[in-house]
Amino acid sequence: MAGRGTTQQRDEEPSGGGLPPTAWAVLGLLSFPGERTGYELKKWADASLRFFYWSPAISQIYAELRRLEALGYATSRRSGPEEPRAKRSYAITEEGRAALASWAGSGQDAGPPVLKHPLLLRVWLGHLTAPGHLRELVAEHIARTRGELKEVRDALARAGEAREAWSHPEVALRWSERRLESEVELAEAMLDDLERLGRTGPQPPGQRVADSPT
Amino acid sequence: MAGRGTTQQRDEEPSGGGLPPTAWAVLGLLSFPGERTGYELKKWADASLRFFYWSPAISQIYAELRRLEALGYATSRRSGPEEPRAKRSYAITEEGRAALASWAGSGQDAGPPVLKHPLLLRVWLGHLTAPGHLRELVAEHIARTRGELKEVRDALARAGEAREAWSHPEVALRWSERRLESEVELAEAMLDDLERLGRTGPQPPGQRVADSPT
DNA sequence: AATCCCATGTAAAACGTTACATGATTCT
DNA sequence: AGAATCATGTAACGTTTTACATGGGATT
Repeated sequence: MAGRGTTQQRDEEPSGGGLPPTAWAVLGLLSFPGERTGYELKKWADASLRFFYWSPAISQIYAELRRLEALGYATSRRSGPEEPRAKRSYAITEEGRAALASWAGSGQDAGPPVLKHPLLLRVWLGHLTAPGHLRELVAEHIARTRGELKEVRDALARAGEAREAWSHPEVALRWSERRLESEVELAEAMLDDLERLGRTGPQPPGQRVADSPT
Repeated sequence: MAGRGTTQQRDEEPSGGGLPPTAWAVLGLLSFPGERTGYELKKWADASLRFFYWSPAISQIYAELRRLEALGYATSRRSGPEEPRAKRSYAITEEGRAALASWAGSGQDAGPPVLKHPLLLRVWLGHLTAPGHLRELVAEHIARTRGELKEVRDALARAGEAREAWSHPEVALRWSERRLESEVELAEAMLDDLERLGRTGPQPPGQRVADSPT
């Protein structure tokens, strides 16, 4: 009969108005004092949002901005009045602020974090790889993470001059800093695990998984 | 008009064969001894892959399996020979194993991990929320994470009886265990930050956003 | 007998990225 | 003058989810 099982409950309203998280994230960027262009938003997302909630492609930011404006959650104005591709600055409206507040304040759970870690995918498949190569990948990952850590610390330093409205973003950045520190430690511990594994079960010739043909 | 523009450079081969990571993840599930159905794959992904690399929807798993079979990377057979929707079990082929090994061993970098953390998104927007609500969300997150931690530890216990081919998945699970422990600590530290923030900058009357009805 | 879990799939829609196109302004 | 960066947008494509459809087997 009807969908899953039989009952088919309406799946309790996506809540908050049904917009995807990305739309709320973009509206959130707009919720801080000042107006800004899509381009500026993208740079800001790269420098902060990205550490705890990924940075959408620039084309998607423009698309979300248009949608937010159509919904009345944002307004835009041009710098040079008439030109077709002139700079366009967006600002949040009172309606937008209310909608965002209701989204942030309502849905009690927010859902679990989603992590896509390509390195772990490779480690998980380690039985198909040369052990040395794996450890190399982990080392590269540690180096990259240290670089990101530096970026976050720079952002945090710049946030020192922050006022009122910026204290929560600062909490988020502090969380990101600790998160990256832990990411480094995690990778180092995994490196140890991989080395131990290389010593205990030295399967250079074995690879018995691979040699059963058909 | 052969499509996009004029220059049309070929974008240096997506490498490894051009399949999306999801396809490799599904093939990876198949790369461990034994054959299994899409349904079983989904359950397994929920129980382990999900902790470091998200679990695709069941419909996508079926789609990927068909694609892998079309590519010759997997074969399938039915249990009850003739029925149209009978159970179908998949197994990796030698070609599939070779392709997977080459994917895992080639692309040097693997790309940075992507984290989408809805809770942090809300904390970041904390200036729009009642402080108590925020702390409640964090507390719920801690509780859920502890639950996941228990799941991983169970999986790890079950993996105790593991042989050869399962040692790398075990490393990945151990990483996940530590990751979740750290997630709890991170959330607890953030809770402290939020409380400190409530004491230092007590903006109770501000909140102009929340009490406009409509 | 009804209900749940197993099991497989299709169709449509939403989401998101890449590539392309275009032009202004700023740096060298 | 040429290059880089600012700035906005469209088109096409691939991915991924949701909802729907269907039915067998086991449990209560």
